[in-house]
Amino acid sequence: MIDLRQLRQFIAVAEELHFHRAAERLNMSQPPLTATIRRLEDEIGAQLLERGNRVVRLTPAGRALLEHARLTLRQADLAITAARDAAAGRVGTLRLTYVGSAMYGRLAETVRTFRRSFPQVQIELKEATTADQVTALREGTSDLAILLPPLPDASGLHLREFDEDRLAIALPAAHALARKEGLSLSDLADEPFVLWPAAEGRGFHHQVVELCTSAGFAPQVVQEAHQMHGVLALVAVETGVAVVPASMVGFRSAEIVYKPLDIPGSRFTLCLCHGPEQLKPTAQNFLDVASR
Amino acid sequence: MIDLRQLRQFIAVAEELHFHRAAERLNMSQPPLTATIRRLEDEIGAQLLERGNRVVRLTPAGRALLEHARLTLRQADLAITAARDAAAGRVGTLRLTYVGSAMYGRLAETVRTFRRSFPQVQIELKEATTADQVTALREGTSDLAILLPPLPDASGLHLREFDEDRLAIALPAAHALARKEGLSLSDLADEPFVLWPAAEGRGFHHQVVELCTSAGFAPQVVQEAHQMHGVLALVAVETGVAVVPASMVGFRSAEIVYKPLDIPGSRFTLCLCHGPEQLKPTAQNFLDVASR
DNA sequence: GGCGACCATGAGTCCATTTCATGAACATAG
DNA sequence: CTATGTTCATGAAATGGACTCATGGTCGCC
Repeated sequence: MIDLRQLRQFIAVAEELHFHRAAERLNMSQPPLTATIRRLEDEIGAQLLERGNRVVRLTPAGRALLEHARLTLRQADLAITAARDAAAGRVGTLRLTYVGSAMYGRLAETVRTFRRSFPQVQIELKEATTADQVTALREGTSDLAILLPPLPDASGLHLREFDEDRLAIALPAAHALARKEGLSLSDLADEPFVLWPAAEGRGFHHQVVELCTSAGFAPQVVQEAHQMHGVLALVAVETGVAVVPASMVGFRSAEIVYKPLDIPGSRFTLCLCHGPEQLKPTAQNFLDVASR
Repeated sequence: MIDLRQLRQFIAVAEELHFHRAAERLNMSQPPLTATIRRLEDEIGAQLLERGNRVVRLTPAGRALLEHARLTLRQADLAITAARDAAAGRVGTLRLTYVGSAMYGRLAETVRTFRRSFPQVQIELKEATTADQVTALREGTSDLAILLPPLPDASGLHLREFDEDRLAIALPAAHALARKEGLSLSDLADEPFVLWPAAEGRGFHHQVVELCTSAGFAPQVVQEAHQMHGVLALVAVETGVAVVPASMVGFRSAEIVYKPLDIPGSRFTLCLCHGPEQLKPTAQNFLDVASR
């Protein structure tokens, strides 16, 4: 069966057209070269070189083989390079999910840096709730997640802090309270609230409800929406007020006014999370970038 | 250094994801497979397979290598196929030159048959004089020639008969003699002749002049032209008469009338000729086709 | 005709690969 | 919780291919 060593040796002879020089180039002696070429010719079933007494010339078959042998060696080189690149996480894919507000915080810059450092890695970004992200990690359909603890069941998952944020009140720009200084949560006692469904975004939901309770009222939820942008879209059209991550400040700023909540319990931490499997190299590189 | 055997074995393991089955498929036992993969991993410097106790899985590096390893093997197969095809003359080039009239005789059908039998061979056809063809054969810029003996110096060249032809008189259609039955060469004693230069087309030139001499006159050459089509173009525009190969009958038949010369010495033989070198496979195939 | 330049050949050594036998780890079943 | 079976890893010995060294054979060239 044919073999790269044979091809390498043949290429040397075909390029030098001289067995001895070819052998020198290959750091070997001439006799085995003769043998290799002979066996190669036997395997192919055709003469590759015409050995005149003083000249060696390529036959048409030899010329054809030379061309394709070079391609084969290059392909083999590509193969090991590809494997090394994949192992080092320089090429490949990275599936990253995140809660809606994350991309307005540190994540944006992290992704940008990662892309610059690893331009050949295909990043698949997907916004998802914390619960869905955990499922995806467990099913292996996602590599990394930016989510909001607490998790219903963190067994087997690896968590590390990634970003800090706090809550803020989001009001329609036309709202009477939008101009008020020193707005506090209790001012919203009688306001219609837009909120995530309790099933989704458990972290946010609980945190908001708890803060309201501490402020002495239960929020009147008039509408639920399914993602960060959905909630804020409803605020923008004056369906009600909402409590959202402060990093959203600036989003739809013509229609929405944000009031940071500087009270205990308004802070929260976003975590970078990955599943029980061995991290794939691209994901490991993302972690490294995120650690800087 | 990397090697196709390693790649073949890796592919088997990567496809079966099972060392023992892969070994069976390769007609070998399992231990050396383990060793090969380990050495491959060492050479690449990365893990290719995750060996769980009961499952073997590909790492990203393994997946990348698998893909490229398949391409490499395919490329190697292509290489030996290409060499075999070239050796058998199924692919390659064939440079064939011929005297102007040849393509109106047996050569046309021979080329057609050859093309059907060897569609992947690139044929370079070129009309040339016998003298130029001999030069081209000697310089190695042509593989085969269809020419008209005698050759000035045939040493080292191989000749074989290829086609028979005879001479014919070519007259402008409007010429007075064009309608005459039983036209003989001596009727042209006073006609202006179009002829090849003596240096070119030596065979034709000599043969024509000799026939005229036998018929008792020396042709009045009013114009010389450099190729078969040039001579006949001059006849067509009534510059004079010419003696040309009978196979040209039908060429510009609206303007030219042909009268076959059924006299001794009007016959001649076209030969297939090749140089002193070993015939390239494509040329050998052409010879075979021509021998049928 | 001798010389020199090459490729081909042959004997012996060395190293890689293979087979065979066995070990070790882990999952599953009873 | 132990017994068993499956699967990959390891080790020793045999096999075979590739290499080195030395030499032969052929042809052009001085």
